[in-house]
Order: sequence, then structure tokens, then C-alpha cells
Amino acid sequence: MKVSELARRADVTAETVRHYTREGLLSPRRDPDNGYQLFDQADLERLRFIQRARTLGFSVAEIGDILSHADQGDSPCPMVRDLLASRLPQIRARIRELEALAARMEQALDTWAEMPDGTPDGHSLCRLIESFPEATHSHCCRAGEERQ
Amino acid sequence: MKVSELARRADVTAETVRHYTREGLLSPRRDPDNGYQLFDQADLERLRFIQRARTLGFSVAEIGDILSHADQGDSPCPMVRDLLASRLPQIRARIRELEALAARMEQALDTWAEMPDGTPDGHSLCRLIESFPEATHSHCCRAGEERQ
DNA sequence: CTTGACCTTTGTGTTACCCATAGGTTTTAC
DNA sequence: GTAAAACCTATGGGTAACACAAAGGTCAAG
Repeated sequence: MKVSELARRADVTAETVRHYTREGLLSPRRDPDNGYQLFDQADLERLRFIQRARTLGFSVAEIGDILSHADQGDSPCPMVRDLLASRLPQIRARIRELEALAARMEQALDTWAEMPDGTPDGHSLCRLIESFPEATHSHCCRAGEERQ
Repeated sequence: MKVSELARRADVTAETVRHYTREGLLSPRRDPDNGYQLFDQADLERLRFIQRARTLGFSVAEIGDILSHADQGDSPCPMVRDLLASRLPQIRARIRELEALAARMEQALDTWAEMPDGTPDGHSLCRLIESFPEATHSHCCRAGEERQ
């Protein structure tokens, strides 16, 4: 099957398939006539494996390591477990950061509900934000990013 | 003051100051002799404003909008409130995603604790991940990224 | 006068893709 | 039979918020 068919069967975009191929996670044969990439059933299973691993929080690079380990006949399972175990506390920390962010946002909205809109007077840019307490050096907190 | 001093006073890196300057959030004077960027007290306050806004989840581009609004004499406060109000549910959604991710990771680790490490036999890449149920098309869930 | 500490600009890397371009191929429809 | 639609290719640029390295100018101290 060609790129688009593989992509459809795994419910990803063709671009994603090409991306994984570029990164070496998939290695399709080539049609000698036209140079098209040809995937088989094993590639589909491999792609589904990649998707499952992604939902477990593995990066594409990590999955590449896992796969090439497995391709060489080594069991990647210990690596997988270690990666997961070390990632989990990071995820938990990230959740706490975002909860703190949400709390700050809510507190800000509550506080500001009672405040007038300040027209900048040259001294204050936006009293809403200026009145907000400076994060007491929490070093680990980044603002929330969102996708799409 | 020069870049490094401003950075030190606001507890950010000099690179961050240069970044904000490149993006137009800061507009230092230039020393006519050597071309060095010169910041004053107002820039320091502006930078602290930027930091507070960042902890509230605003992007650098959004803060740029807020600041140039304010610089033109318009009150940015309604914009600020709207942005925050629309961002908050996204943050909450992100938190739910990460909690689901953490739960999947824990479930995987629990399940795998009782499983042997599988050496790949050509059919299974890694039983640990292959045994993991495929995320039932949750479309909105990305794996967790972390910083440093 | 030479370190060393600072400054400048420019360009590259990070993550996981998405999108645009330009052009070749295959399939379908009239 | 041929032309348009739908697919394929490779390449390069964009995203967010910086970090970092390179190559070179500036400045205070010893």
C-alpha cells in the first residue's frame, strides 16, 4: 500500500507517515517503476505500535530507539519501563504547574471582576496584571501551551 | 543599564531579554558610541510586567499586542480579560489530557509489573506496549512534553 | 597591552508535525 | 484518447520561546 492508504488505515495524516519515514521509524520498500513508497501489513502494525507509544508519552526519537533496539533482537522492555517510570513524575509535576496556572488565572479573573479597566496613564500598563502578585520565584513554571 | 544588568535585576537570562527585544516588546535606546542597548527603569518594570503576564499564560506575541495597545493609549484590560477567559478552559482541558496520560502510564506500569520482558520474536515488537489498549480515538490527546 | 568579561549580530537547534511549491504518475471520466 | 482529478515525490519553511555557538567589537583591570 502507498502512503495515503497506510495513513488512512492508521487514522493519521500522510504527512505524519512521511515524517516517521524521514525519521527512520518506517522503512518502506520502493516501487522500482515510479519510486513510490510501498508499505505492508507489518508497517501498519509498526505504525499502530508507534501510536500506542505516543499516547504513553514517548517522543518520536525515543520510539525510534525502542524500535531499532527491537529490530536488533534486543528486548526494549526494560528501556520502555525505565523511560515511563522516569517520565511519570515529570507529567505529574507538569499537571501541578498547570493547576497552579489555572488557579492564578481564576484568581486574577475574580480579583479583576471588581476592578475598573485602567486607561494607561504612563505609569501603569495594565493595572490588572500589575496588581497581580509576582510569582514567588517558582522557577519550574512555564505558561501553558495549547495545540491547535 | 545594559542587557546583562537588566536581565539580572529581573532574574531572567540575557538571551531572554534579547529575545523580547527582537520581538519588539522592549525598545532600548542605543549608546551612540558603541551601539550597546541601554535600558532604563521603565524597561525593568515593563519586563516585570511581561513576566507576570507569562505566569498568567499569555504568549509573548499576545503580550506584545497588549503592550502596543497600551503604548497607543488604549486600555488593554478588556483584551486581557477575554484572553484569560478563553484560555482557561483550554488549560483545564490540557490538565485532563495529562491526567489521562498519567493514568495510562500508571496502568501500563502496573500491568507490566507482572509481565516478563519479551524478546522480540519477529511478530511482537514489545509486548508491553502491544498489549496496551489502543486509545479509543481520543483525538485531542497529545503526549506530554516537558522542559529540561 | 593583554586577559577576561561583556557586548553585537547571525544562524542553528529544539518538537512533531503542517503546509506550500513544483513537478511526475496514476486513475477516472467524458 | 485525453484531460482533469487525485495521488505521488522531494525540498524547504513555519510553529513557541528561547538556548547556544560562532565571529568579532568594546571595555575595565592588572
